[in-house]
Amino acid sequence: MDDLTEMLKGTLEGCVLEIIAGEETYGYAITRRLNELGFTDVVEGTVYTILLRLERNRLVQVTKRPSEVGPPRKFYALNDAGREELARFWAKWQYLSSRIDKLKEGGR
Amino acid sequence: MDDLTEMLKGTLEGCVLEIIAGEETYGYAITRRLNELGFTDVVEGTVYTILLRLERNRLVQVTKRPSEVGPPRKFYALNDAGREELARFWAKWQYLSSRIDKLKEGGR
DNA sequence: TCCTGGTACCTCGTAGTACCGAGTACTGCT
DNA sequence: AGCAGTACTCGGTACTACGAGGTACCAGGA
Repeated sequence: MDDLTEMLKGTLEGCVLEIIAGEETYGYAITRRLNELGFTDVVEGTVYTILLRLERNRLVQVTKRPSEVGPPRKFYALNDAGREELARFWAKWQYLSSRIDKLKEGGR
Repeated sequence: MDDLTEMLKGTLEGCVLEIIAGEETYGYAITRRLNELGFTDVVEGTVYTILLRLERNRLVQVTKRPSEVGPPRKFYALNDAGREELARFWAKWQYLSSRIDKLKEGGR
């Protein structure tokens, strides 16, 4: 697939929120999950900047835990504000995608 | 609706291309059309920057025509490169929206 | 005549986001 | 000891949408 980077702006953060909502997890694993889901070109650096932003905006709760296969992991879980933000994200996504699909259909 | 600006990045240009593909039209009218279609907060300045970019990237053919109700209008029409770019846009949109919808459904 | 409002275009600066590259550090295996 | 895989951080860059302001053309009313 062509370069999606511009189109990902504004949606990638929501995707990360959704992944965290599904289970408490950490940056490296989130990157892998995104790649699995078809966001093949998303790299670690990008995910970490999003995670730091989520933390700064107090949408997640962070827990550091040791790992048996490498350095300690920072596990992320949504808090109430994070769940609200996720709901807002899906509302926006639904709104946008419905408008775009309408435009595609000939938009009358 | 909440602020969509970040989510619009990468998609707005495609929307403008689609509108131009539908009929030869000009900036001011395109802005109105977008507003009608639900992109209520898109302002003229944004559309003009997109149109200048399309022109710079040689995706459109531009024709200036006088108007009876104001200053002359710059009409935009897609050329072959523009139609190709539009097709690429829809392919990317389809790809992205299918991945996101999959993620929303629980993403297995 | 002047002024307002609608039409139509352009430009500059700003903020936000994804990405790249490089660096640090821990573990287990050879 | 060296290496590969895991895991996080940071600084800089490119691109995009937007806000604010400006220019200009036309019609109608005070």
